[in-house]
Amino acid sequence: MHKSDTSVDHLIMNVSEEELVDLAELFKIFGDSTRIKILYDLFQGEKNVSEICSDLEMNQSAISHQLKILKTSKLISSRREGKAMIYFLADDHVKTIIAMGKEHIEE
Amino acid sequence: MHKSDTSVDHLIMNVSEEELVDLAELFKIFGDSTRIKILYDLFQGEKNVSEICSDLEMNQSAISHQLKILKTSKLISSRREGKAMIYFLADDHVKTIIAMGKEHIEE
DNA sequence: TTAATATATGATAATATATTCATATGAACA
DNA sequence: TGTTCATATGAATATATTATCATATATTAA
Repeated sequence: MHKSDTSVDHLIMNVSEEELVDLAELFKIFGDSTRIKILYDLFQGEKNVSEICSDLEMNQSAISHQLKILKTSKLISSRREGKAMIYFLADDHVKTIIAMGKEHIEE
Repeated sequence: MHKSDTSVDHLIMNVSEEELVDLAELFKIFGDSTRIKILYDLFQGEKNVSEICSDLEMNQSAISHQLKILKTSKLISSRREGKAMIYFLADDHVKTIIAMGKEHIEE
């Protein structure tokens, strides 16, 4: 069960070279297993840095560096709560994009 | 006009760590502007290597190296036609994935 | 204000990646 | 068979990226 080709075709028309470069930059963010694990971790709900570290079993600095990249790319947002920083997905496109990728892989 | 959240949520449940690594690998392929330009070029229809080179204004070796990566990732296929190799998109997921990315960027 | 906790950041080192150059392979044709 | 055209490939270089280590910043509480 897929979308028909024609339903996506109009979305793909007239993509400028600049847009293609932006697209590559977006996908590059998803193209790292640490970052995609963080995103997936945040699917379960907002979390602070320590929680993400223990979920992924990775050291805090590595996680913070990747969180910064994700935040700069506007895929996640954060707020402070006392000493902790809470991170959460910025919007639902992240889910959709990953779901599409998953669908592709499963064939 | 978007899919509702709940319509994607079920797709995202229970993704194993291994699947996340595979997903990152898939997105990494899209995360390079040369490769995404090649893919977009092939949206217009199948093309041989020389055509892709002149469309992207890039040298033949660079293109061939990237074509190989795209082919190994099963995003494109090829057939020989005389001296030329014709490349084409392997399936329509590529379009869908790029369309999703484009939708994200446009906000 | 000092100590403790949570997170961020800069520098470095290790690794991965893309492009270029030179050359190899393969097909067509004289 | 030898030459030309199209593409592929290996090696080298340049660049980018990631994780780690050390340290800085920010918040809270003693």
